[in-house]
Amino acid sequence: MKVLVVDDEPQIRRALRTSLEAHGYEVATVGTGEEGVVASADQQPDLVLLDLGLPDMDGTDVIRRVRGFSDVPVIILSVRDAQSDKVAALDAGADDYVTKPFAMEELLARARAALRRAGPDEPPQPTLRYGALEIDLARRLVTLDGQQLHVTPTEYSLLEALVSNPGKLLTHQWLLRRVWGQGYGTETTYLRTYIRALRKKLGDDASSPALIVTEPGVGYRWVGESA
Amino acid sequence: MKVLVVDDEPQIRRALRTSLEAHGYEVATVGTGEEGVVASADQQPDLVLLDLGLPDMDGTDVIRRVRGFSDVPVIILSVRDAQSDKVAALDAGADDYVTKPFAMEELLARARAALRRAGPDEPPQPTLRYGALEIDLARRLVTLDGQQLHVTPTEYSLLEALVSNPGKLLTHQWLLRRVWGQGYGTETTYLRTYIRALRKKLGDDASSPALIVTEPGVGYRWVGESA
DNA sequence: GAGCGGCGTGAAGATGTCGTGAACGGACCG
DNA sequence: CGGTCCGTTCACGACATCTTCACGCCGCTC
Repeated sequence: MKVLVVDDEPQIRRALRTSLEAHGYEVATVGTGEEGVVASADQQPDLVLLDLGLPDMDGTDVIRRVRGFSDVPVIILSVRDAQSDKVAALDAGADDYVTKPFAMEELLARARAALRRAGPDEPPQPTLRYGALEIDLARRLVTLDGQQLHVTPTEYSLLEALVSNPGKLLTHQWLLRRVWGQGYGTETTYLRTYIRALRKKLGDDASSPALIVTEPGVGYRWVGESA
Repeated sequence: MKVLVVDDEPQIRRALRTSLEAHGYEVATVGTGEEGVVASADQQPDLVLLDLGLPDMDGTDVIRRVRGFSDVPVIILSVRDAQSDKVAALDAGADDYVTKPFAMEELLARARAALRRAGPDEPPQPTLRYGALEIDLARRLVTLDGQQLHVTPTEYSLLEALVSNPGKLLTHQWLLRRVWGQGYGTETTYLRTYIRALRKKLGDDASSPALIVTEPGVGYRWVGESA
C-alpha cells in the first residue's frame, strides 16, 4: 500500500513517514501542492495525506486537481479547525478531515477506513487523448500532434472544465462560476473570448466543431471522440 | 437519498431529521441498535448516522452486524472523544466519526463526502425512451432514430416540463410560468407556437398525437409510451 | 345554421446571441 | 524603463431564436 504525504513541514513529513512505514506502508513525501498533484498521477498512491496550508497553492485546489484524474482517497491534515474549511475541503472531494495536532492512532484508523472503502479498482489514465490532441490533467500540459501547446491559466481552466464533463451540456453560468469563481455568471463575453482562443489553438472550427460545440443560448459541450 | 438515524435521544433524532429533510434527504429514525440493524436491512438507506452510546447494544457491534450484509456508508456520532473509541469504530467498519456536539454544517459535508464515495451505483434512468425518441435529461440531448435533434432553449424547457410529468394534464398557466417564468400565464400563443415546433421536430401529428395531446381550453399532456 | 372561441398553421419583424477582430491596461521580467 | 503576456472590454456583422400577427379550421353553443 503506497501512501503519498504532501506537507511543507519536514518534521511532519518525517514523523508521518516513520509511523506509516512502521505499519507496513510504502511512503512517498513531497513538500508542495504542485508536486503533490504530479506525484498523485505518476506514482498512483493508494492514499494521499494532504496538508491544507501549503505555501504554493490553496489546498482545495490541490484536491480538485487531483480529483480531475483520480479517485484516490484523500485525507486532509490541517491546523485549522474552522467549519468552513472542513466543509470546503470535503465538498472539493476530500474523504476525511483531521485537525492537527492529531493522534497517530486515529489517523491510522482513518487511513485504514479510507483504504478499505476504496477497495479494489483499476486506476484510469491520467492523460486524455482526442485524436492528435493530448491533455495531461496532472501536469496541465496540452499537446497537439506531439507539439506542446501553450495555454494560459484561464484557457486551461476552461478546457479542463469541458474535458472533465464529456458530452454534458455545461451552462454559461456553470462554466463562469467554475472558471472565474462565485460572483460571476453573466459575463458571457468572457466565455466567447476564451472558447474562441481554445478553438483556435486546438484547431477546432466553430461552424463545424469536432471538439467544442456551442449550444446557443445555453452553454457549451465537449464532444471530442476519446481516442 | 435515504438517511437512517440511529440515536436513543429523541431531541437529537428530531434535530437531525429537521436539518436533513431541509437539505432534501429522506429520513428514517430509530432509537435502538437492534432496530438500527433491522432498518438498515429493510429500508436499504443510502447512509446511516449511528450514535455509539446506545442503551441496548455496543456501537461497534451494530456496525459489524450491519457490515455483515451491507456496504452502506456509516457515520458515527458520539459524545466520547477517546482515541480508542474512534479506532475501534473505524476498524469495525465505520466510514467516519464525528464527536458531539457537532456542527450541522460539518456533518452535512461529511455526509455528502460519504455519499459521493458510495456514489456511482445506478444513475436513476437519466435517459428516457419513447419509441425512436430518446431524451437524455442529464446531458440535455434529444435524439430521434439515433439522429441528434437540435432543440432551442425554449423548446427544450417546454419538452422537459412535459416529459417530467408524464400523463399529467399541465395547464396553460402552469406551463407558461414554468417555461417563461413568473409574470406569464395568459400568452397561450407562445404555447401554440412552441408545441407546434416540438411536434414538428419530434414527428408528432397534432390531429392524432402519439406524444403531446391537446386538452382544449385547459392545457397539454405528455402521453408518450415509455419504451 | 350562424356565431364564437380555441387551436393549428404559416410567416414576418424584432430581439438577442454568437463569432470575430481588435484595443486597452495591468502584471511581470529583464 | 521597455517589452511581452494575459485578462478584460468593446464594436460589428451574421444568424438563430423569440415574439407577434393573420388566417383558416374545427367544435361548441345558441
